[in-house]
Amino acid sequence: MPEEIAAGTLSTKLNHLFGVVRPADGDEYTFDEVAESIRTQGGPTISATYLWQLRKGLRDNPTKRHLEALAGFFGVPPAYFFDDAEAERIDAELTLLSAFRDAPVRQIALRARGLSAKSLEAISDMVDRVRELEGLPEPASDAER
Amino acid sequence: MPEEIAAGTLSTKLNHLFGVVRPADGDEYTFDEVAESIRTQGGPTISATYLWQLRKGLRDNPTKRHLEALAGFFGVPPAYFFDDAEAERIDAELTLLSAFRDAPVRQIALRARGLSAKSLEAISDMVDRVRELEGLPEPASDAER
DNA sequence: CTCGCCCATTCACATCAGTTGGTGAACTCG
DNA sequence: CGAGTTCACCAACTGATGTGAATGGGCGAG
Repeated sequence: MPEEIAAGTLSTKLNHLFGVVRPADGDEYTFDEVAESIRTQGGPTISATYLWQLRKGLRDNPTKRHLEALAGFFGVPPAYFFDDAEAERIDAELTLLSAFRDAPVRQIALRARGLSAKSLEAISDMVDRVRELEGLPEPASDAER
Repeated sequence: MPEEIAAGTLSTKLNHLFGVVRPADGDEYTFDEVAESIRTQGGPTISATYLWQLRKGLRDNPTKRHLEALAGFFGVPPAYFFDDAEAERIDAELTLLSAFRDAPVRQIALRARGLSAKSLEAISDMVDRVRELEGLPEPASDAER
């Protein structure tokens, strides 16, 4: 009866998605980028302004087609926006998933599976070293929340 | 075996639901009955006419709240109204990736994110080489489906 | 500092989701 | 037979959803 309000608003979920699934180079997607990407990938038109409104919570209640488009872009099933339990389950894996949105990164991960602990450690060190060389910041730890 | 029914359009799915979930005495629910029931159970207002339009396919693309209400009434998850194939594909991807959850592979993937294409390629090659050294088979390409 | 660019935010407006109010066909019960 | 109900169906309208065009702050380059 007393609806659990704070937990599962649409804007909260969208906000989380923006924070977690990012382009290959660090920063969050821009509203324009998302709108553009959805449009070019055969989705319906969606304006950057509207995305902003949804994220800010000024508008909830989008249509089926827009929900489909958003889910498609962020790589989550549409159920993510409805079912809180489902959303939580997916959230647990999202930080990992986001890394895999990048094709090259995904390939590395898939192929690293099954290697010995020692080899993995060596590779991990190498990645860190390269990261340092390229002047990248500390990666977003998955310990947010 | 998962029942293969009610694929495709929203109207098809709704139609199926009307046919399957019925009141105690045989006949299908009336549009008024459904509208009334949804309203009394705390749902949003929804007109009988609109239900008819949706079922007939004159209107697809309802809003989030109306989808929730319909799903609630017929006792199905809201995901029921969305495209099945796509949802299943994404779900499969998510569960596949969850296999990596506790592996050090995760750390590598997370930290490899954002590296230059050249560096990623170098790392990928290295992983392949190590893989070879440890006598592991070619991994399944992720380009299946 | 100033120009130019990118981006979030704002606001006035158009479009389409959803409603209100109606028509007639079919089906009772006097 | 009518008079009264109930239902699918239709059409004109209302307002929330969704858009486009301006505003203004931040930031790098010249």
